[in-house]
Amino acid sequence: MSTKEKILDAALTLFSENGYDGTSVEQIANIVGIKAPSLYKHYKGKEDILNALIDSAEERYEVMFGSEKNIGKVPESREEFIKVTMERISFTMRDPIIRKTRMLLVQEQFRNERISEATTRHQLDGIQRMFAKIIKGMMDEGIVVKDDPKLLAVELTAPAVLQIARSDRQPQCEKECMEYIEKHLRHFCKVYMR
Amino acid sequence: MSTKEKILDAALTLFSENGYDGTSVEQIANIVGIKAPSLYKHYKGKEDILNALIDSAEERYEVMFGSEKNIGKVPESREEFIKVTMERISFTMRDPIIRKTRMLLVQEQFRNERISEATTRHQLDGIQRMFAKIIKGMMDEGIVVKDDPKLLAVELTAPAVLQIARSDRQPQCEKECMEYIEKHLRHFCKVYMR
DNA sequence: TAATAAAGCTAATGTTTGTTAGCGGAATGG
DNA sequence: CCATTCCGCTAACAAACATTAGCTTTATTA
Repeated sequence: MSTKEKILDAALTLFSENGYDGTSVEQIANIVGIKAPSLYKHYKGKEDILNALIDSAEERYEVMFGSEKNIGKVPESREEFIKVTMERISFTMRDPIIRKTRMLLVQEQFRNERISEATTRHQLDGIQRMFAKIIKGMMDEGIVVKDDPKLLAVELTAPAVLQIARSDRQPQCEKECMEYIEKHLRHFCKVYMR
Repeated sequence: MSTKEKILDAALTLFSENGYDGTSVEQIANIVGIKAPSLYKHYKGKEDILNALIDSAEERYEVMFGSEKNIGKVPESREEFIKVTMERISFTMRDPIIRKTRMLLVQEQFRNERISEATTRHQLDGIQRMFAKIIKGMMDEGIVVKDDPKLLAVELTAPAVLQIARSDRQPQCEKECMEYIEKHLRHFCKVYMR
């Protein structure tokens, strides 16, 4: 990993834990293993690092939700849908980079318009668009009741998003959050699946 | 309004806009109309102000959700339920103090355990407990399908909570958010109400 | 191998920040 | 009416901060 990447990595960790204003350039440099002024050989300044982090988050977002590829095949049964959805959620919840990015965005969402928009994209649009497609697929197969897929996607994802946010701030409740999500998911299936 | 209250008021505004670390004691004092050191006649320090803000948020929370009073009478028709719920959500969304408190909590939720817990209480438990009671009331009246009221409360509130958060960070989308919430609410009624 | 660019370092700077010390006036209460 | 408490002020401080300047070493490349 290049120094430039190491800086981003360290900054993401620190920003997600202590916020942008709560993190000093020196702290970042410490983790990377260089002195603070050396950091300016790689980035113009602290804000530049934050921008680079948002850039990379947006890029990752594009890879994950931009193409149709990551939907996978349409689940054929209720249990399969539950299993595959729980895995997806569990991954989103636990993957360190996704988690840190989420925590960064949520804390800095009021800093500027770019971050506001990115936060909405990441927290709402992405997941909902993704599940809208999955649900649409299942509607076409006749295993989900006919309705507006986008609307059902909201019903499906909103409670999960809130529980993920909760487990971000209270990691000791992670298990509880997952159980909650599964309970809700089973309810969703009961209501909307044949 | 006493100086002590003015300080809390100014701090809430600034913290909610720029975050705790992004706000200086001097900025707070400026709004109040005193010099920064005078502030220490009222509070031990900056952190003390934050704690007082959380105290007052918790107190307000207790008043709003602690007693059974604020539920009002059980709505008798679908349209009445929609109307009264939209009013409640619209109030929560727009009331300046509630809004600023929400923005403060969301930004500082990782600062310490107390704020983490308060955030969960305010963002999840409170609204859900409240609507669980309303829904329970409507179940008893037979106008809502029999099910776990807490679970239905989550289905009802989660999408609204996310849209409220969105309109906090993108106020220009407020109208869109409200429409979204109403759409979701009507869907909820269609699915669960007779 | 010589020249150049990249990337580290130390030292330093100017600003901002939270906070304390101490002074003076105004309000309060016995 | 005097003593005390409250609450404002100025001055000052020490620490933390982001950033720059300039030197040295390492890596690249011609």
